[in-house]
Amino acid sequence: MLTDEYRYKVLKLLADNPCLSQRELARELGISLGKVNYCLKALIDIGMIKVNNFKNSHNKQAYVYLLTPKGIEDKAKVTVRFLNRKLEEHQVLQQEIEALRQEVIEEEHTTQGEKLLQ
Amino acid sequence: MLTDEYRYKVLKLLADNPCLSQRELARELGISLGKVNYCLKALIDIGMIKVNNFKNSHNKQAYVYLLTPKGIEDKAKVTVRFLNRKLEEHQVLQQEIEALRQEVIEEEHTTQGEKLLQ
DNA sequence: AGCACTGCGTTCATCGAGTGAACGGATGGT
DNA sequence: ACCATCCGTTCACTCGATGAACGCAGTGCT
Repeated sequence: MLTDEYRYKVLKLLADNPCLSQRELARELGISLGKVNYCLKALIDIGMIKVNNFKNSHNKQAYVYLLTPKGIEDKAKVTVRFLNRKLEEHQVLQQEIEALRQEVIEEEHTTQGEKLLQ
Repeated sequence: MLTDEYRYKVLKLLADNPCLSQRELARELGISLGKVNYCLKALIDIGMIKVNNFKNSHNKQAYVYLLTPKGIEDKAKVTVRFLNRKLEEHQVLQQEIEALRQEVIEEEHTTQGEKLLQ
């Protein structure tokens, strides 16, 4: 399951640096190698990135994960989508925080009331 | 594993209404019955709540999950702890949002640049 | 009394996302 | 030739979460 979160994050990292290995991506993203491998395959399947496995100047094997034009386009879309989701989260979080603040205040009053009774 | 999140949420719900059944708690919390059962057991084990299984006025069985004094105290502490964690999350989220906004702007410029070249 | 039904807590087989050790292949160094 | 290293790939395993199924207790109807 390729979530918007990793769809966005992987595309961003690869847009900035297509030479990242799967292990580097995993470290960067804080997820396992297996999951990175899965996400990359998914992104390749839907045509967002293309793997160029060429030999570099020193005839050394080099994997490069390049964003396709579709991938570049999708990155922009998914970024906006991801931002919007974060904004929603933000709103929810603010409400939660407000409720928690209220509750802490109420608890303080309760405790004070109990202290007065003792 | 009893996380602070559910430690807080269950204590809050039960403080407000000790008569909630496990199924009602599950619905309220948006989690499964099994998980609620596990959380309650954990809270009972560490002495935060006590289950009163008495017969009510009509001799009908009734489960009541009451907060112990320790539970009331813990609820206050865990609420503050939970609030602090939410505040941290909030800060992280704001930074993420700012970064995403920046990125959307950059992408717009890039796209415009490409459009100009076409 | 008998029976069906409801609601309770409890259990546990099942699921699936996530993990990372292990593998084969390619390359570089000695 | 040999070993070390880094690559992507695989897959057995873990573990939190799930909810169907169970036994039990009380209710209501016949």
